[in-house]
Amino acid sequence: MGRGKIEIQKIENDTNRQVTYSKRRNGIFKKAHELTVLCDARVSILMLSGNKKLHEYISPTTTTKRMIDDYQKALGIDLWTTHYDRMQEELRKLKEVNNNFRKEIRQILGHDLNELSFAELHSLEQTIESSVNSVRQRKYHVLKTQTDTHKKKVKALEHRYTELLLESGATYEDLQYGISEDIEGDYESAITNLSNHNGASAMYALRLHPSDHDISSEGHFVPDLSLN
Amino acid sequence: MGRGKIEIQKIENDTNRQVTYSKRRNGIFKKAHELTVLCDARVSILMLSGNKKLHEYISPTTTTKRMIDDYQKALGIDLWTTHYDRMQEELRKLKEVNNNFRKEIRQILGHDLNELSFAELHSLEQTIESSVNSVRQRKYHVLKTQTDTHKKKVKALEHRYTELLLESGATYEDLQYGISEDIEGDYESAITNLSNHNGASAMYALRLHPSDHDISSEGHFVPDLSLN
DNA sequence: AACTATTTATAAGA
DNA sequence: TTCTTATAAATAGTT
Repeated sequence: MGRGKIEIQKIENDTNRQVTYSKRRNGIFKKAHELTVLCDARVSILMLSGNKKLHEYISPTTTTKRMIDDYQKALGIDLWTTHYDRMQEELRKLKEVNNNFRKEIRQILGHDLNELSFAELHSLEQTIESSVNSVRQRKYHVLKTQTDTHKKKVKALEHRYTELLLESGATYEDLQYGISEDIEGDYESAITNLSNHNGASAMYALRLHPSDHDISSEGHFVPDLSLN
Repeated sequence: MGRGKIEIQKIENDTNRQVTYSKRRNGIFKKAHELTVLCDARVSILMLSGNKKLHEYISPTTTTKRMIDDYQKALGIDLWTTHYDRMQEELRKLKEVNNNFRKEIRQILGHDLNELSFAELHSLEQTIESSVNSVRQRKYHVLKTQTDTHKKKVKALEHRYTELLLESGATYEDLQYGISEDIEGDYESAITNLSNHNGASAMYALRLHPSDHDISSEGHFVPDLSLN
């Protein structure tokens, strides 16, 4: 019904589609209104254009809310309730997943082991040993990086200090005194300081093969495992 | 658009009104569908005839519920949902907690350590060392229990066997032969068999202070940590 | 439920 | 956007 016939398929030209949407929307609304008057009917139309603009027609003899209520009554189902039930189920599942995670963490941390078999315990032990190695390696890497940075800073400061002394008239012989040369000592002292945080033995805490006794379980990584 | 023009006012003839309602209703639904396809729009139409019969058109690309939700969102009103938003928020939080658990497990298992400081790494290391001790202790306990049970069963069997032999006329001297007395050997062989599951060194796997090298990270307790 | 004369909607162009 | 107009589509009245 126009200058030419068109196929009922998406109009690709944006402008054209927009114009057609506007024209036909008005046509439908007009016909909806005619139906309302001619046949004493109630009509509710909601339209969302491609660019998310909403348009509405509602028969003057009713309201959108009443139409929606009638719709739900006619179908005998409460739309919101079914949605509610679905969300309730999703909540239940998520809580279950979370509790499984909690249990898993507790077992990885060495709690609640009673229901595990010997083979499972053995496997778990190896998993944890592997992970403590990863952490240890990373720790050494961080420490090494920090120490190197520190060394560089100290050397730079010494260099600057020497320059200043020379500038102010001191001789090289004067410089043989008063400059610490035990830079390597930084590494040991850093280890001692950092590993002594929680009162564990500073002497053994960072050995490559630490002893297994007397290790505190306190730390930032013990999660809250209480159930709710 | 018919044999004659009609005024847009209520059709008084019941049959006629009914027929016109039916024809025009189909016309509107057809045009609504054409609009859906042509313009990539979403349309929801609810109709209530004079005699309270409900008819509906909904674009295949959406649902009536979604259209109603969109309608409410567009108008900035909330017809009947207060729980909805609260549940949505609860879902969001649970998902967040869930992902935090995943991350925590990954770190406990020695992955994704880059963002941790030295002190955090040290604390984590001690936590994990503590847990590996718990697992190891439990493992020994299980093994010991199994072995004791086994011993008791063997001894009971021997006792019953001896009784049978004596009942059948054998002397005590006859019994000095043919009964294994190396029950203690069970313990060692059990250790060797059980700890050899995944190809790790059977000689070192169960020492009280195992070496830190060459430990497989495979096992039943590596969780699925993919995000979804 | 068909048919069809006529009205109405609208595609394309301005 | 809005108007114009040739043409397609819808439909009122009839069978």
